[in-house]
Amino acid sequence: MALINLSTRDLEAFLALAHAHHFTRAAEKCHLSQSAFSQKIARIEQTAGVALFERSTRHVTLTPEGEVFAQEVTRIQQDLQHAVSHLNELATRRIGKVAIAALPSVAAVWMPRVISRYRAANPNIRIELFDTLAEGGFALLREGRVDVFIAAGADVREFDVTELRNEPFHLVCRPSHRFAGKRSVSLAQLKGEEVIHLARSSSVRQHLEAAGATAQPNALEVEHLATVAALVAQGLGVSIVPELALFHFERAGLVCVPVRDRHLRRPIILARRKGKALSVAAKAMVEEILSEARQAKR
Amino acid sequence: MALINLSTRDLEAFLALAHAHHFTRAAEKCHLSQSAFSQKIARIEQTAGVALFERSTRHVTLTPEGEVFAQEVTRIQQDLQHAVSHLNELATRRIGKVAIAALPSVAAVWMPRVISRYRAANPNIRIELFDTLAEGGFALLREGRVDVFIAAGADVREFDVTELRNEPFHLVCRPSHRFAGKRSVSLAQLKGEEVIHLARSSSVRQHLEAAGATAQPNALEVEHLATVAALVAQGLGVSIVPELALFHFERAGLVCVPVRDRHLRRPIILARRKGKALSVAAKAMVEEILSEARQAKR
DNA sequence: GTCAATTACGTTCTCCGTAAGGATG
DNA sequence: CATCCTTACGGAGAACGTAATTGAC
Repeated sequence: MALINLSTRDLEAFLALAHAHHFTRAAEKCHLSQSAFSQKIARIEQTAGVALFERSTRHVTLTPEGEVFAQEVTRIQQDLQHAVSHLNELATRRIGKVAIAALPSVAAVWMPRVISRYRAANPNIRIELFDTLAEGGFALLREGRVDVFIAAGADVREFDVTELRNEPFHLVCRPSHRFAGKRSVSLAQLKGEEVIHLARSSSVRQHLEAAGATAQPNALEVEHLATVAALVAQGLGVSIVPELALFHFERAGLVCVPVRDRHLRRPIILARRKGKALSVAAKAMVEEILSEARQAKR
Repeated sequence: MALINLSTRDLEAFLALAHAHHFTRAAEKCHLSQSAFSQKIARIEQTAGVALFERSTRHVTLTPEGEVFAQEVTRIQQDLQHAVSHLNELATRRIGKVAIAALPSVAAVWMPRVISRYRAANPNIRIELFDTLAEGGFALLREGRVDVFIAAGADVREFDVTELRNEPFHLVCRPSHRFAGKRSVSLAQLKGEEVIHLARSSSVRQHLEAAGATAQPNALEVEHLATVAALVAQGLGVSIVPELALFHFERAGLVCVPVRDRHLRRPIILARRKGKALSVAAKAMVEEILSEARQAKR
């Protein structure tokens, strides 16, 4: 059996003739000269191995084999049309889906504006946002359930990583606190202060310890930043939190003072699966995230 | 949206690469140089309007859009493959169907051998044989339920007609009848004989009347030739029947004597629908029928 | 005689292969 | 530095258009 090599144009030509029963009119519909069209049909029949049309100069009709083929080709043609237009819709972001995981602070501070802009530009793309801690976010990314994960820390070899920001930490305290008026503080100055900490599993705590700010034995430890803010507001101590977490404390009427320490910085990274391309929809989302991160740096 | 022009080769190339994750190996599978293959993929992506593969010189993977497309293309490819091979099977008569209508005498005399030969050559073609009178056969043909009808008479303008044979008539009588020894008889010699007739609706009777052999007022009229044969065998008269009907009488031990009369002939025709092509399977059947008719003429 | 499909032929353009270029691990 | 994809370029063949030919009504 001969090698088949039919193009979409061939299928169109075949169906056009099957429908028009007339070479000249079908040729026009295909934007071809009538002669070229005739040759094309002849070639198609040759690869088919059987006459598909019965021609007398007056009438053109499908042979029984042609009718069978026409039915099958009609379906195939539609499927292909559909596949290509589907692709096109994905390419132009008229349909699609993007899933992002982000640390809670990022999800709360950056993502609302990011998603707002993205949605305005791509109203029909479905967006999934997971606000998770480090562990859960990397798991989602590993399983392919999210396109990207906005995390903290840079020692991730499993994924492709882009640094979005390297944020400083702030001391947070009540307005009446002795640090409240300072332009900045150093870790050394905190000696003897009651410091309220997040749980050991949090990225914030891990960065603090890496910078040498170990917790006192009897220090308070809680899970959520909102709780930290409430405890600080109550005067039970101060805390040290990264910039992206400050909104919790500003809301509570507390004061933030930058901590000056070269080592106490938290890199915010955008992690992607290695060797796995982003969808068009996800690429556009990453663009928005990068744009937001650039703005935040200023 | 750009004009799409994908060929089956393109689809094969795309799927080969999607599967192999490797340009060079996929190119080999498609019997193409690696360079040509690369260009082909580039063209496909251009018509797709979106990158389908993520290439780093080391790894080739599908983009999310490419994965979607691959799934759809896989199905389309299979459908097309199937459609073409289906066509091929029809063309080579490995599958198919042919339906024939034939007058009872033709069905009984010619068709057994015709069908036997056809079936030997085309064991997988389904054959339908309708043994019908003229009216029913033409109706089946008109409705497209049979490919051809082997009928009698030539005044059919509705269909395309080929004459297969122009058969003479024979007088049939008992061996003891005075005509039994003759080489031939004329219609004139039958004056005064008891002639047993078929019903007026039969083609045999119509031909007889057209040739001037009108029935006597009190002549016996029956529906079936087998009955005529039985009546003749009983000595109730003679009959005049076309050659293809003789088997009924020979079986009954009766004698056949040719009738010499220029006008008393029955043309056997092969009728087809006008402007409607025969299937490959039907064409082969017509060939067998023509062959049988040629043999019968000798 | 007219309309319509096929055939003939010259042109254009697509597609392929060889070979050079460039990127990645 | 070896592998492998891409780009450059030239040639072969396919596809197309114009025009002549054939065939049917």
